[in-house]
Amino acid sequence: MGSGAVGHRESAAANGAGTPTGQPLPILVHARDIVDAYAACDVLVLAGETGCGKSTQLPQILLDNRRRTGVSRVVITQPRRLAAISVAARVAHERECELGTQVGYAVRFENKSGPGTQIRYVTHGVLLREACSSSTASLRSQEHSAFHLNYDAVIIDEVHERDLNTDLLLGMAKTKLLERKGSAVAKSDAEESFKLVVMSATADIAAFTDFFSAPCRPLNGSQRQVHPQTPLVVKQLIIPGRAFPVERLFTEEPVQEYVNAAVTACAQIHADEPFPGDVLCFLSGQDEIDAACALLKDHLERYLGKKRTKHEVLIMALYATLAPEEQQRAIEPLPVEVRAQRRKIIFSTNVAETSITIPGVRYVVDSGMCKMRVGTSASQSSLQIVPISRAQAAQRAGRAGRECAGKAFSLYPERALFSVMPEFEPPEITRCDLASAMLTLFALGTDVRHFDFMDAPSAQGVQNALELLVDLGALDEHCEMNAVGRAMAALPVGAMVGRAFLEAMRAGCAQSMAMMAALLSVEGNIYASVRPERRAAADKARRHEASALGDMISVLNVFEKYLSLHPRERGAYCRDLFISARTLNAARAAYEQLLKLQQTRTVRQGANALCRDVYRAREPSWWSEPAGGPRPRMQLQRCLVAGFSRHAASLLEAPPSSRLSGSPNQTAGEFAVAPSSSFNVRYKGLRGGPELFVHPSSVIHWRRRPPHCILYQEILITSKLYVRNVLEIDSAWLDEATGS
DNA sequence: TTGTGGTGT
Repeated sequence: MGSGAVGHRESAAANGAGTPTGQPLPILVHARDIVDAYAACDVLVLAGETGCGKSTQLPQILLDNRRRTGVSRVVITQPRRLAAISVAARVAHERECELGTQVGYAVRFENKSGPGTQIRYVTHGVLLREACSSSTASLRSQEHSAFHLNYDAVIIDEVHERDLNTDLLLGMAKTKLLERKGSAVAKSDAEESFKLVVMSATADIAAFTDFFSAPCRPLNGSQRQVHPQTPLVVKQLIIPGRAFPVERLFTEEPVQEYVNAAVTACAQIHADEPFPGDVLCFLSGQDEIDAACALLKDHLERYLGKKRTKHEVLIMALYATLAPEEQQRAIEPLPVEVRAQRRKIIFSTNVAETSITIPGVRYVVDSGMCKMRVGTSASQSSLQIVPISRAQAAQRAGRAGRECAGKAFSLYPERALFSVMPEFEPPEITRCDLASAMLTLFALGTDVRHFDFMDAPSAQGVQNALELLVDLGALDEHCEMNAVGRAMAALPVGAMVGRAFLEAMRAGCAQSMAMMAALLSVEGNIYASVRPERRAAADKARRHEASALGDMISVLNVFEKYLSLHPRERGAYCRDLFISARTLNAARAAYEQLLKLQQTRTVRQGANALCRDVYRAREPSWWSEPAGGPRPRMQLQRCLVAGFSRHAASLLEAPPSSRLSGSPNQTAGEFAVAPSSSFNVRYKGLRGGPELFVHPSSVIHWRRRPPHCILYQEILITSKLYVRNVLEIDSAWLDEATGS
């Protein structure tokens, strides 16, 4: 293996690094080209469709030819945890080593790698975090960016997905490579040297090649001198995939009712197309999928009726919030003996576009639509149904050709590919809240205004995020990061939640706030996915743990109870309250992580700095409990105010007089018997803006009197502007928090 | 009076 010969290990073939038919993976045929290109460049742009073997083989090729590549330690990033783990397991098997030794992985909450790990699979986020934490020491130097990684080769996989972390990695890596190239000391500093490989779908490699070939182009044409710019040497290689041909069919005209059309298409495929061959139908969301399942069942019963004795249909739904067992049921192939008679028809969201592969699929039906989160601030967002991109359309169609030739039926005319669809989805960085991304960049020693983005975020978005970070005390008035900001950047939560957490450390309620922060950060609602017919029962059950202080405290009550239970009892508790055990378990992991981070120097320093810088002038009574006994939630509320003061709103209008029967000094626990239909209170954001309505799912609606002043986690735009996850606060705390 | 496309530290 140390011979330097270009070729592949015997063990790879022995352990199946080839196709089911015994042919080698396409990428292995090109190993020599890859090694040649890698040796001669700074950045290698490698294009290859799914199935060419690039994720498993490229790191091995670089490592096994180390005499020419110089690679003895390689990191490879994946967009999803599951991908990082399963690819690492595959490669460990091929190399006949135990996972976590020579081949390992690291995702959030789980690290299976060690000092001897030569091939390390990580998520994009882990690598970014690694670059941050190892960079603290180098922050002294203003000459160089602090992006520092201890690898010979850094491979960013699935780079075409363009999630936020990918874009940050691309910019940081490019800047670092250019700096090193322009720096005379670079050659002696072996620790700092690495080469970059970005791997992508074939469609868009030109954009990546252009980006890395061009000199640094800071966001707003700043005057910053970025070192003598010797351009990077960028090589480009295309590896053919091994997918089977897919015949793509389109409608003549645009389809109005695409859910109906999808159901009809599925029924028709079932009637006309040969067996075996399952159908995968892409719709935008859970509602549509549930409707389509019911419609198809109805349709098949009515039209196929008695004729259907031989060829049965299994209708499946697939979306990410579905319980893992149900997902598994949709993915599992039919037993071989019934595949000639039965057909599976799966209605899915775009979870089946990239994250989940379903064996047995030969026919794809594509509605051409998906849901996308719209809005560039943390406070305001809505999910809208929008047309997919051409790249997504190709990806969806490709799902029909994984095992044999297939057919893709598009529910839109071919011309819509160009008249309606964008070429690619807009990169996440152009449409998401930037506060956390900017914290990361600042922590890496980079001012966001000088960052070389492949696609720049909007100037307004940058401005909003900067203002927020200054308000939160993470940046000073000159936009320099301070200890508070460094601590916030080290916390795996959003900027506002992070600030509240530091506040709580100072106030002595960090443990409760760690729970709260975990709950505010987990994806999805803990009250997820209850079918309409069970919603009344769910609402009733959930009210047992509810607090009149609002949803944030109610959910915290649930979480505290959950954590206090023996792990064996937790499942039943979740079922009784119609709560997602998966979400609470994720919150538990995040909670434990926060408790650990609380001990670290960076975070402790941040909390201490908060005390010195922000609270110097504050009266000592601020933190003391009010007279009349302890009210343990009050400190927590006050700390939340410090993070979420931008999300404060005050009551605009008194409720109808019939609602005023409650005690004027109402405290937690006092609910009305039932919510009133006339309970239509409106709030106004303290910084102005449109009228806000409390989301009907809020426990606030069960109160006799609405609170005068509230905080909310987010605004949801549907039929109205609804605030979700609401907490009652005292307006006096706002003055404390904002220092006015 | 109502709603959860998909990722990630």
